[in-house]
Amino acid sequence: MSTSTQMRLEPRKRPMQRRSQATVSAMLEASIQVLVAVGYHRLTTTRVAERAGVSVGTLYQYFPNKQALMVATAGRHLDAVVAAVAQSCAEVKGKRLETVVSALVDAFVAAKLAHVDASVALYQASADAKSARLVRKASEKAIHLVAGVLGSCPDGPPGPALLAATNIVAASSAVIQAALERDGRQVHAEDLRRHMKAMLLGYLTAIC
Amino acid sequence: MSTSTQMRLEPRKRPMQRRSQATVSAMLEASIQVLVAVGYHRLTTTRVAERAGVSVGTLYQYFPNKQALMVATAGRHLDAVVAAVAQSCAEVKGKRLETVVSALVDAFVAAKLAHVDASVALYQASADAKSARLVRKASEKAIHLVAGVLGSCPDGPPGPALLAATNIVAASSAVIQAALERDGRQVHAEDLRRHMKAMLLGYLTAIC
Amino acid sequence: MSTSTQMRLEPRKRPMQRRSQATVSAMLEASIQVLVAVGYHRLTTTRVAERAGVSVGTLYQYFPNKQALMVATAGRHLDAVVAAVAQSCAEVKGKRLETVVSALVDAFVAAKLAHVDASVALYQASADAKSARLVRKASEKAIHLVAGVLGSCPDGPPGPALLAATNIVAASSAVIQAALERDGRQVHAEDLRRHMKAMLLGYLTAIC
Amino acid sequence: MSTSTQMRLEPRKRPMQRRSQATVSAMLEASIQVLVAVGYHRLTTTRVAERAGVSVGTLYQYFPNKQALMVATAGRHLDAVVAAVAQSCAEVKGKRLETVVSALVDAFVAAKLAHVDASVALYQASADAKSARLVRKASEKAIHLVAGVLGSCPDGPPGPALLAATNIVAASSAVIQAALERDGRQVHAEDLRRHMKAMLLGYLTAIC
DNA sequence: CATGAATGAGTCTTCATTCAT
DNA sequence: GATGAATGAAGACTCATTCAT
Repeated sequence: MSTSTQMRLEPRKRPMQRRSQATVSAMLEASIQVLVAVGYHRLTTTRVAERAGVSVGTLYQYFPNKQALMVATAGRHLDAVVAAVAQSCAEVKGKRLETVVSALVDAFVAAKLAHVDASVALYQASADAKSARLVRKASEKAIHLVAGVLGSCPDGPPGPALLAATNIVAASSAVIQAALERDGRQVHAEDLRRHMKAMLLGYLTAIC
Repeated sequence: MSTSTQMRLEPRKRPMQRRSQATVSAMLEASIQVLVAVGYHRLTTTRVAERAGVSVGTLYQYFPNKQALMVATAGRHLDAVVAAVAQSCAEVKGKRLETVVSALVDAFVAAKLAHVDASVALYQASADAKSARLVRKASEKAIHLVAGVLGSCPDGPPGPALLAATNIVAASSAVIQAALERDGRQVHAEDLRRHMKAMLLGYLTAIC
Repeated sequence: MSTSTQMRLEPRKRPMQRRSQATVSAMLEASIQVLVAVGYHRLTTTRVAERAGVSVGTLYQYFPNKQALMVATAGRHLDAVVAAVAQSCAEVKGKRLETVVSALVDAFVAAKLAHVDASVALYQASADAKSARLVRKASEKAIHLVAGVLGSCPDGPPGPALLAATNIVAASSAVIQAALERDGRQVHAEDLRRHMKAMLLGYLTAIC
Repeated sequence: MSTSTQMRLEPRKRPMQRRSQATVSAMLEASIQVLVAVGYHRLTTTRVAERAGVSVGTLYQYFPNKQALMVATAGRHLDAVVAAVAQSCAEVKGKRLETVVSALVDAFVAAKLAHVDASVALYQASADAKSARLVRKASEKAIHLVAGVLGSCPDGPPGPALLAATNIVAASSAVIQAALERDGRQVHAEDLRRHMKAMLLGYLTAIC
């Protein structure tokens, strides 16, 4: 599943050998760095290539155009987050609400903090139409996963939990993003998790 | 307060005359429309001028550059939102948590839904660095206002409520945004408000 | 009719005023000059703009892209040639073969020699797909005109004269082009016309 | 004679070995195919190499640059055509005009129709400056050959027949080309030859 | 010798901004 | 003040050519 949103990168020919994989990785990493450094609307393909230590030509050997690069950049991170949520959901399926919320928050925070740069960059990259769609798709996937576990909770909400799941995912993302934007890498993860758990558990308790 | 985030536009001679006011207004409105229609990265000053029924030259008579136009466009809506929040906060200062939360949610939802286009435009405009900073400033202002009322609540959280306020603002925005993205203009505002109140009240109750 | 194959140039906005017409003309003229000077595959939009004494931006204000410029350049000359042929055909309709051939050759040669540069350039410009189609269209138009007069000749060929007309147009063009390529502006037009008339009259006489 | 217009290709070590011959041939054939398929301005050395089943590197082992490839591609076909014309001329030297014209037309038509693709390719390849010169050279060679036979005709034109020969070659090429463009591979060769003979014989008769 | 990934100069095209009318 | 044609720097993308493996 971790490859589901990944770009089907079909390089012009097929420079997909030992070296290549590393090169692609370097370019995606460079994308994020440039995104963080100068922002989406000042990201140029040349700049990314430079940062990756290759020439523009090389970049275009692996990505048909700028958009594909952005999509791949976004996809890489989204896959990781969705996978983390999925695993977390699987582990706590059928348990009590408190357990579920705790696990979800932990997974969410961990995933985002694991790649702080990517998180911030992702937000910018979604200025691109296709990337935005990717983000939405990933979001929907996460929402359905969350709705699934909520439905399996003995003390979970009655009826379809889709609205609740939507709100939970949206609120969680936003709260982490806000923390990230304010404190950068110095986020006090402990406090963050505690507050998020309070918010989500409070929410779910109220509507059950 | 309504001028706090407003552009310090300095037209060559006398700033704000009858005609001028209308012209500026038209251009800001045009900005929003173009932003909504084609997104930030396809917004051109010429297009905005056209939409506003004036020439590019005229646009540049009122805005020194594109960024200033974006900032002014963003600022206009932000002012309204912050003002709404401020008024709401003033009205419920010192009241109980439930009342405060209810008022805040109502104000927030009303402000966003009243100008859906402006909301979308704002999101797009924040691709611009300065506009983004403006958004953050407005956000902080709202956060402080919220922290203020929370602190004034007899049953509010002990100690500085800044983190809570941050989370509340972030979560609220995100939840509304998600609803907007899912249902467009047909958002079921009643459900939305109910869920938001449940979430925020649950949250605050839990941490108090 | 002289506008039939002319580009429907729809400049970005509509810079079609007094000055503009002259500018467009200058750019088309520059196109031909560059075509002659460096050949089609080394013609760059920047070079054309430079030669025309304007900036690239200006060029793109009048032509949506390079292809449109090429097509307009080709179209301009083709129109003139087709118009000349048409007029010539109208003047000799119903006359004897000898008169018709003489008039056609005179018209053809005059049209081509009037704009030697354009003639040579046109050949190069037709490397562009759309220009090539334009050339073919103009060619067909000329062929039908010629077929028309031939059919009206008392001593003309029996039955549809389309094949003959096609061959006449093709042969005439080629012979003039060959003379042009060999002698440039120093073409001995007198000899050229005499030989062409001999060829076409001999041909038509043989198949009648 | 068949090597007269051929590239002086100098592979690093020993030029023309078993394998090499085949490889070069494959690349020239590939050139023609690509030229026909996508035209000169979209022909890339990589594409040609691919089509030939080798790598770009290999292509560059046999041709110093793209131009050399084009020249060789053009040269190959031109050699064949010139050779055909030469043989035809040799066979009818000293015979009567009618015989000469008939033989020339047959040879010309046969040469073009035998390799329609090559003909089209040739036209495209002449976008390259050197190839164009090659075409002109071949043309001149053919013209001189034709002028030679014409001079040897008992009923041929008096004085130097260079102009006549030029016109004959030009007109013949153009008429065949026109037929090809109109009917594709379904050219009715019989009609074509008849008309060409009528045209050329009529022409020569008239000027003798 | 063959390979094909890497290179980067060179093209087309866009758009913020200016300024003569 | 308004206009909109002109400007040209900047960015996306291509492709002939090289060279390490």
